[in-house]
Amino acid sequence: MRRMTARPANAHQARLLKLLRDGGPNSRAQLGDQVDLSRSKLAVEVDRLLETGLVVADGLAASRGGRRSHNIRLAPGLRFLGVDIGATSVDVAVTNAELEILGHLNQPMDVREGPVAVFEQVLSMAAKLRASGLAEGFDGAGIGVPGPVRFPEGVPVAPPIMPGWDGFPVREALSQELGCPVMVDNDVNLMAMGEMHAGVARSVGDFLCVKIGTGIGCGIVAGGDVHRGTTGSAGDIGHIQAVPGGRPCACGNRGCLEAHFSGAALARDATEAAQQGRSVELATRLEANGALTAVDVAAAAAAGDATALDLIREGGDRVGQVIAGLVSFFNPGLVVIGGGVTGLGHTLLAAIRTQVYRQSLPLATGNLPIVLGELGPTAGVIGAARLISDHLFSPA
Amino acid sequence: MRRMTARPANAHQARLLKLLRDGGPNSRAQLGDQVDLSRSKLAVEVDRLLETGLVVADGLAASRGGRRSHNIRLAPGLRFLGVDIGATSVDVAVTNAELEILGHLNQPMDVREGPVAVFEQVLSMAAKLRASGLAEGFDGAGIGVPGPVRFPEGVPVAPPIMPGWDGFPVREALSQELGCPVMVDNDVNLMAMGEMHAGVARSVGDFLCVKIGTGIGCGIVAGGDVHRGTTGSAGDIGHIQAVPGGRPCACGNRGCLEAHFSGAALARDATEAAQQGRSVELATRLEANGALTAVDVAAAAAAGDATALDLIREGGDRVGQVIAGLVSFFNPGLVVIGGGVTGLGHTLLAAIRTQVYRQSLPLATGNLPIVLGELGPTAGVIGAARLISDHLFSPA
DNA sequence: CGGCTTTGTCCTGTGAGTGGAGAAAGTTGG
DNA sequence: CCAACTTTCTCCACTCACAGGACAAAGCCG
Repeated sequence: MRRMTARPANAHQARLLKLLRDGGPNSRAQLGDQVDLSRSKLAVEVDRLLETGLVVADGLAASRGGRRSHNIRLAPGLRFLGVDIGATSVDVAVTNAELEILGHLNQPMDVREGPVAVFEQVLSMAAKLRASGLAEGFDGAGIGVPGPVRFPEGVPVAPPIMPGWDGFPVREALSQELGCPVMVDNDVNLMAMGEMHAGVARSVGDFLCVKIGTGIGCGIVAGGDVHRGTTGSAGDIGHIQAVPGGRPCACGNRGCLEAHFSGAALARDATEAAQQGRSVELATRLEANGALTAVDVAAAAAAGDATALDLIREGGDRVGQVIAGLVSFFNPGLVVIGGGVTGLGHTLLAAIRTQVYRQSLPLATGNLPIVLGELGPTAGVIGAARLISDHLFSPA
Repeated sequence: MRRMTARPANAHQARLLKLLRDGGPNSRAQLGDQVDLSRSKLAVEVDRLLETGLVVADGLAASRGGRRSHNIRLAPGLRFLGVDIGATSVDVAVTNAELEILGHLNQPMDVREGPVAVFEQVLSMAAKLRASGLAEGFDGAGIGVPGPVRFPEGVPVAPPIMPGWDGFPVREALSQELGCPVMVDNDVNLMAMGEMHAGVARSVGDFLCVKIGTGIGCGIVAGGDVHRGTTGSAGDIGHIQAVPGGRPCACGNRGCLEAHFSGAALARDATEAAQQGRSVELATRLEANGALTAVDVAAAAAAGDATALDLIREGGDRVGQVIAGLVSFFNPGLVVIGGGVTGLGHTLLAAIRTQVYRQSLPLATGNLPIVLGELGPTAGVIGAARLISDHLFSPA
């Protein structure tokens, strides 16, 4: 099957496509209310979009007291692939043009196995989704990787936790394999885009999205756009000094945030606590599973284990301290906490809030919500789909 | 005399005005090379601008092998007023439309005397500049204040060091007094705009501009635009925690950057060192002047005084540590250091650089210049002039 | 003085966009 | 069942933005 070949011919068409993506099916009249174009001009552009096949008119809406309107919607056959490569697992999802998830697969996998192995995995997951009848092919794909990316080229640069990926032409390679356009970004940025599209950050222009998983990163959205920085490493807050003279970090410094709190650090601390007999709850789990993860700590905390709660609180204090600084600096309108540790829930959130509200200036925190992400593990893949749709729904 | 009444009628005209402002006089042909318009369309827009009087054609340029071109330039009579209100002094300058400083006055003054007293001072300085024949009137004024500003309204909000200004309608009041349009911003943002216009940050899209004076602030430029944050307090880094459990700060917390290093903190530390007999150089100056300022410390350091050098180095370490975090977070392409302490020069800069290059990730610092501002005390007033010219050179 | 170059103007054709008239397709009330 | 009113959508004529080529003006050089 031939996939989406057309692109919007001008800014008006691009605008209309994005309205239909974000707002769902609309009548011509409703679209007209949103785009500040005359009805005639609007009709012309809609007709052209219909000709290209990017949008279709299917059926009539219920009357609102007059002539019934035609439903204009994005072509129902459009399919985007969203890929979120984490440090320890891969998420792949298919969405329609409205970025609704039609199918979602998750697979544990170590990113350090390198691009070739991971690609094989991703492609087989994509094939499985296609085979299940959700898509006959993909019109575009977005992919997030856990490290800095030279965005225009779609190439990871100097990624600390995935050294084998340095300079690997992710965009080009995946585009070749899938036969469709591909865009690549940092996984944290995609999480931010996901929450902006369909999560807690809808209609917030400036916000921070802190992702705490194996490592720690921060998506920065300024004026509705993702800020990627000069070399694509913006948001890399894992190595900000949180504890002067603190623990040694893999990066060579001491006291980095990531060394004191992250999924990996938490697992290590919990294991240590279990081995030292400071927590029966954790020790039991360690014996049962052979190793501890953030999930175990969350479960122990939920069961009321004091040591687990302390670990979470202490970690939250560290992250909160760093976030407090970022809030003073950036003055966001919202802070979203997400990533693997979301399961730590309110204990973590409370610690972070305490630090931020105490340390940042009242003017910056006065009306600042600090909340958990709404989309969980789907934020990344939705953000990935949004990334490629933003690209395809822009004039060529 | 009637001042500038016209505004550009469309985006093309706005573009042309800004080209003429930033690039000086140009021929129609040269303009055509920069704007991607047909020569005919360009001629039409230039003619319309000539009609409005915003630009004039004066004289012919030298031939470059063919017909000589007309010089198109911004109206030579246009005058902007740039005002930079610091914590302890006021700068007022007149510029032409190209933002070149024609006259500049500086006056010590305590901002805490309140808006009425400061306004009186500013107006009298403006009158003096006008009386000296540099301007018959002002076509617009930009003004910077040392605190957060609700930008669209031009009103300071909850400014810590100038409590009497909270909610004072600076924009409206000054506009009334001067009889011209006025824009208000944070002084640090204006310094950043100044360095972007005519200083070290020309043609850098993402950079940070750290101003160390009585307090500490940071101008944030992302994608060529100043980031002001949700409540206008972005860049307020003075109260980021630099030393856990450190000195008490006026804000109620401990260890704030500003408490450990700023013009005020440095003066206090130097006085203490002098009184404790740790530095002959500083003690001599204290006796001579009755009080010490950053300038004294700079002079002592220049004379080789070890205590003064230590103070500067220690302060630079603190600031450098905070900046290192911001660099990791924001990934700028340039860091500019400015403000009153610029006199501390290379000792300070070296300390900052050491910290940043050591603590931030190589990818973010690999090609990151950290330099002193180029414009010194004129950065603020040039930025102020640029602010209002950006406003006036945009379609109404 | 005649070719060549550069700058600036004029003119015409094309296409984008507006706004009004009115057709199409409903609902509601008598 | 029909008239009056609403909402949606289409058609058409007119205006204006803009490009691109032809051409005039004004300089250079040999």
